[in-house]
Amino acid sequence: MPERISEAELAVMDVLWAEAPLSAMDVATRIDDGRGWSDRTVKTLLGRLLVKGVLAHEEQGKRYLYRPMVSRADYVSGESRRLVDRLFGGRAAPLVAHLAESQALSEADIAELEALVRELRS
Amino acid sequence: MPERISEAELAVMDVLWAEAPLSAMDVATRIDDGRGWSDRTVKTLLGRLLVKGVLAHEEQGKRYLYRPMVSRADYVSGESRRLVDRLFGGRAAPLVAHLAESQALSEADIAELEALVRELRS
DNA sequence: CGGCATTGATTACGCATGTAATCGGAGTGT
DNA sequence: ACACTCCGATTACATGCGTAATCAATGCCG
Repeated sequence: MPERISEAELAVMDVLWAEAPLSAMDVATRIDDGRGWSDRTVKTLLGRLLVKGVLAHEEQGKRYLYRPMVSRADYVSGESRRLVDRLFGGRAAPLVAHLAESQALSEADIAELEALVRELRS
Repeated sequence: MPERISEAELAVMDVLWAEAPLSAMDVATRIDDGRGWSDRTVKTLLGRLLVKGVLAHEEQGKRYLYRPMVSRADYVSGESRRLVDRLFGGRAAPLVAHLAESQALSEADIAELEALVRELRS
């Protein structure tokens, strides 16, 4: 079982996927202000992510620098698969069909999908 | 914020989306045996789903009969949107692109998508 | 009629999560 | 050298979830 990453932890991972390695404070300052988190909170999340093994830290002087141990692509794959398994019996096409039916796809999305399908076809 | 449905609760909802209304015991017997749940556990989950307002129950003699108050389609839409928002910046096409790149799409899926796109196009 | 069985309601309990505050040790300014 | 500060480590605490057990009311069996 791959270690799950919670919603709050994901915000931290997103920062480090965008730029790494970073110190704890650097991560905290890059977290979206809308979250309104204290830097203590960010530290706690970094600690939990270390324990889960999805982050590593290396000492740099007195600080630690954190970096992701799993790629964003791998994480995204896992979560996408989980959703498809839970809600669509493991089949991806119904997900797309559903998005289409529920008007979740814009004109631009559809055009993009068309190009994508053409590419997959070749 | 729509009430979230947890993983375990989803198993209960799936039973009731397939057939409703049902008594608590009927739900319990229909839950996949692989879960290994006692009927007490199912009862607890039914209770929590009632509190969340996603189930309703009507008295029938001494028992209650439970039925969903949200459609599976609505729930699935919400969860799909959450995933797309969290991981793909709200854009659906990148999700499909990702599924494609990570080999999560079979030949059949791609054919299905092609048909779907053609339909969306028309 | 009085205990047993059935079923909903209440309570339990450990782990995860969100959100911190406090403790303790290492450096820094004076 | 000492107080102050900066940072990681430890601890806190409320809520949600997974998984039940216990309590209470009610109907059934003998």
